[in-house]
Amino acid sequence: MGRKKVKLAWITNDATRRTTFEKRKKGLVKKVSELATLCGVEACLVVYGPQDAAEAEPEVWPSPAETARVATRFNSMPEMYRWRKMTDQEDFLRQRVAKLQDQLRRQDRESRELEVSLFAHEIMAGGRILDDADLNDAMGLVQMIDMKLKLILSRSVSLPKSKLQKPIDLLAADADHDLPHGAGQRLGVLGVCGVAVRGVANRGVAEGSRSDRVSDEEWS
Amino acid sequence: MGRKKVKLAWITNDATRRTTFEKRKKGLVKKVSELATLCGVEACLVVYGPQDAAEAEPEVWPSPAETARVATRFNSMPEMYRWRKMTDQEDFLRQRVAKLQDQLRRQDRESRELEVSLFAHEIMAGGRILDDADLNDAMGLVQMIDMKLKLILSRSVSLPKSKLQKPIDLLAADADHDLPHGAGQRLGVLGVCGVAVRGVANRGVAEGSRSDRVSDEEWS
DNA sequence: CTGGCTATCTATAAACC
DNA sequence: TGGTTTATAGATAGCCA
Repeated sequence: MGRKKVKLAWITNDATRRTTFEKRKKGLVKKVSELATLCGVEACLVVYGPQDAAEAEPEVWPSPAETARVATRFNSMPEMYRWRKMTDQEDFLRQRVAKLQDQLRRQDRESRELEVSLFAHEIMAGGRILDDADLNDAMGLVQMIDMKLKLILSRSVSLPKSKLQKPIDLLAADADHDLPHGAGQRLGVLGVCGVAVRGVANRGVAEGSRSDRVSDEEWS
Repeated sequence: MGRKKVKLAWITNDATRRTTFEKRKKGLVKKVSELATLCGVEACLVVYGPQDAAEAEPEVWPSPAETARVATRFNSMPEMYRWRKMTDQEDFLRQRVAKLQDQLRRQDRESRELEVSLFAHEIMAGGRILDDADLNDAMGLVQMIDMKLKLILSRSVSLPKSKLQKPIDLLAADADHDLPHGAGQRLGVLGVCGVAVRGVANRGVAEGSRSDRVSDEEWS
């Protein structure tokens, strides 16, 4: 309803999106209130702000008090009817919760995989500098890597037997056994992270992530 | 926005009111979904039918629309092209990491919201039993709810001012002030959880799942 | 009462400060 | 960054089948 027709798609331009958001949110609230007034019905609207915005407070209509009143209405539903409905929804909810949590775990893992990859790249990028500096303290590098990897990997909880722990073990082994320093070690490190790098490179080129996702089995 | 300007007041004519209700309700749902799509925000709408109508089922969004929204969003990802252009893989990795972590935050939130909803349902479902059991220990219920909610909500870190924290505060307040027991309290609880409940009610009763439903893998 | 069908009224995308 | 203006896209009131 403006100068130009707008595609129904995520507005990429940051400023435009924010502006549109505020405008439409306002209009939406107005419409909801109008509907409630004109037709004498209960209605409720909740609009969360952008996830990245510090302001996590959702816009709500009507007032929280009235919102509670609407919620109260839920109570006046006929017992049996309510029970049946709720049972269904409970099932659905359980399913959804499980699914989301599973998904959560996966993404958490992927996120950390990528972090490791990124770290590997940083190491590689910084390699030349270290070469120039005659690294007799390559040992320190390994330890640093170990520490950083552990830091990254320890950020989450339940990853019992994640493949991601392998890099740690390998690095720890390297450090403990005090292997030869220098290029050899750096190569080892890169090798460890190599899989992750490859795993990502794929996704990078893949235009829509299909089911060609990298599975756990491809690690190590 | 029609042949005549309409006063913002209860429409007395029965037929007209019902027609207007249906029309505007439809438009409203569309607008909410548009806002969510265009601005990439979470939103929720609940519109109860006229109280006299037998149909106590509220119109809710999202649900069928959510699927479409997710799909649309996935398709309109111009960033993919940006990625392709990126010569430095590190940049790519950084962006992907950031994106995944952001996504992680979102899903964590949604997961917890759903858990709260589920819990609310359980409470409501158990309502009758508690009614029959002469709830002198309603106080205990409230405390239990408070505890469970805190447990659920505390599982994550970054939710500075999420609306989800409100239930906690309210419940805590109830408990602290030792309000009257019984139905009143339960009502309060239900009211508090109302948002979450409503936020889910929709998804639960999704009318026929369409073929455009996206699999979890595609959740972007 | 369910669906179209305009004529109009609103919301709002861009443009401009 | 945040209001104001304007041209248009979109929503819908009143009607009719």
